[in-house]
Amino acid sequence: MGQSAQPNFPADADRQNLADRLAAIAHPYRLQILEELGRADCACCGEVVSRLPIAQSTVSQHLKILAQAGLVEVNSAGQKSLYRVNAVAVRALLDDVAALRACCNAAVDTKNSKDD
Amino acid sequence: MGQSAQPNFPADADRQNLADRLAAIAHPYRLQILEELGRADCACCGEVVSRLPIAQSTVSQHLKILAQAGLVEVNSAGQKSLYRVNAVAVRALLDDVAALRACCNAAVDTKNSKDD
DNA sequence: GCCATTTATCGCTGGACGACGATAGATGAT
DNA sequence: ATCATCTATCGTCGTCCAGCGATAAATGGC
Repeated sequence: MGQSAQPNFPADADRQNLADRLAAIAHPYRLQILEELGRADCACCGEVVSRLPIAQSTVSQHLKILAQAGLVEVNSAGQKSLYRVNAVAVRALLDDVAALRACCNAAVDTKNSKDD
Repeated sequence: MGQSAQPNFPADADRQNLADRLAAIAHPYRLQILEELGRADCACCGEVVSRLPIAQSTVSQHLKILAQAGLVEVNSAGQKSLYRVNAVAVRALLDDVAALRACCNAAVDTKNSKDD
């Protein structure tokens, strides 16, 4: 699998991948769902529905989006589906997005050069 | 004025705000623009256009979106508009999104309870 | 004044998102 | 077997996004 041949960097698909995961959390209800799941360790769809002001079908879609991004995991338990935060994936996302700090380094700062 | 009265938290608008900023960077070209701006410290629209495979009007829109989110600053310099990364705002965003790490704490871990 | 250059904006199109209600499938309970 | 419950999916609707070309507005150069 020898990729990374023609474009600028081996970063073209990486940016798309990061953008996809960011889009998954770039929604207030999905952020709230992550919080609720983190708080409860594990919750079924109905529990999340009871905490959000939107319909069950909408919650199910948001959960699916988070799951497709790998940020939550699903386990079928009888009738219910148990969702929980995929801590590894969330941490990986936070690490990847933290790389944007590099964009601030070149720009000495906007106004606060720390070594004044 | 005593706000924070009826909903769950004083977090309802905060989540919307974070989601908006996340949406601003949840796009591969905008991520790339941030990288280029960080690399060059300061660049005009045309310079960014020369590095991306999309039309000038599209780049201008992306820059506007990043500016509206506060992540880049604009300075008019003659004909040109000089864009640069707003390091403070980017760091603030990274800090805010890093708070999602709390969602991983309750969930002991997905599989590696050994901690890191 | 006139032209070139740079950027922002307008109008348009195709496609995806976000919400909903309704409903089908699967599972547990009686 | 029947019924209730829980979840996922379907279809729909309105809105916004992402791209483009064309063009207007501002500025510099001659």
